[in-house]
Amino acid sequence: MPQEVDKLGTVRVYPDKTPVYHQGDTATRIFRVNSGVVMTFRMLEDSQRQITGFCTEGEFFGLSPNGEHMDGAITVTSAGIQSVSIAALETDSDLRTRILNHSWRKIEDAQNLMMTLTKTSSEARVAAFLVMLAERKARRSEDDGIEVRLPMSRLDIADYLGLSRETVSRRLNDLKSLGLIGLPDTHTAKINQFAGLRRCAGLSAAH
Amino acid sequence: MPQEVDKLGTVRVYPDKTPVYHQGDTATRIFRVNSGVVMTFRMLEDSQRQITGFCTEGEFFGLSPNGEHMDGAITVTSAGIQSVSIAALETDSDLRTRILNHSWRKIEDAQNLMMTLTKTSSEARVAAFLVMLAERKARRSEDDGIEVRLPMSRLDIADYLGLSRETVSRRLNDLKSLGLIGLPDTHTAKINQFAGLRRCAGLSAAH
DNA sequence: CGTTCTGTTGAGTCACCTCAAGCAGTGTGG
DNA sequence: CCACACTGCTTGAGGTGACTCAACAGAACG
Repeated sequence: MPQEVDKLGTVRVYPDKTPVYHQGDTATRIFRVNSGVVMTFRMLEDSQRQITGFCTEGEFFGLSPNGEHMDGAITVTSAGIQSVSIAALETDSDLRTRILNHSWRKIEDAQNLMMTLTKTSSEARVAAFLVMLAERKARRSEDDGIEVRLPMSRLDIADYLGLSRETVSRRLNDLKSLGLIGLPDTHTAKINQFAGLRRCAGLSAAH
Repeated sequence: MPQEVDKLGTVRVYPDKTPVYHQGDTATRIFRVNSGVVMTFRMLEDSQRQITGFCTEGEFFGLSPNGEHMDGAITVTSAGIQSVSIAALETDSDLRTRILNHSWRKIEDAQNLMMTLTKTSSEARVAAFLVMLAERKARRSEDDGIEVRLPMSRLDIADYLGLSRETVSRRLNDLKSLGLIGLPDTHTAKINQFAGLRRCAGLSAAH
């Protein structure tokens, strides 16, 4: 897809933990992750944080209605990021259609997360998080035994799932005790029983 | 705005509590509220429900990425609704831009709701809900004493805010006891102290 | 004037949070 | 090479805010 690369501009590489833009910045460009992981988040006055998404390869972020970024974005790992000016959207009808479709997917993601945040136990949330990461990694996700990287901190996961850092830690170890996952090190999860994990997340068995 | 009406098709009137479309339906059209209130919601297997939004005049709903509705939509009050086929979007670049912008606003709304759902107490959530409705009604919203209609049931509010019906009822009465609001009847809230209500919702004083 | 549906109120429980201590991995300077 | 500090993760103990269950009140409806 070299054509797409052209449209979206050259890839710029960011080190890990590097801000891409800040909440409140004027929004002139929209971004796309080419490699690595980027997270978007919103802050409240009292330094409360909600992580609104972890973006991996192919995902757009920085979509803002008012010309002002409503969230901040920071790299979790080192990441390659492309961007295109919002002005360019005006002229490129094709790209605009693509962004529109992607925006709708983002609405769906946000609504999924809302369900997770309100309707499920802490265990189900953590399980759902792992399932999400696993399904991103592999379409053929029914395979047990695949390993998922967790490049973000426990606090990042907590702020995504609406839990405390301690609860995330506890539930991960619970899932390990149940035999559903393994934790070879703190930033890797091995999915032992994918179906069981999905069930635990409150999801139906099939993909 | 008669031109807009033309683009979006004629207004069709739905009685209250009438489904507009169901979760899982194939998505061929997108909708716009012309009058009244429509709510969108998602269901989980065990009849858990998350209301994803209350749409009032001017708002679009039914935006779906895959040609399948990821949420359901039902009128809360009697409502006038326009719609346009997704196919028509392909040809109408102008409308598409408008929808794109509206979609980004929806993402913002969803993220706002996520903050509310995870980071605030039940009291703050109910206060935030009332503030939201009040600000929709009146741009000049600093006026104390305005009355807000609550056409939806307590359970609807609960399923929007991620609370139980009982908690919504309790917190509304708490806000009444604090003198911030009045409840002349169950489906009307009178905002006595707008600034105080905003503070209670965890929002800064200014609009 | 029952019947039903929605909203309110009370009592008790529990899941998750908070606070606090301990631990492992990593880096730093003597 | 080894104390030392520092950061991120884990584990334990205790508190609490919202849920659940249950009874009641009031409105809507036939």
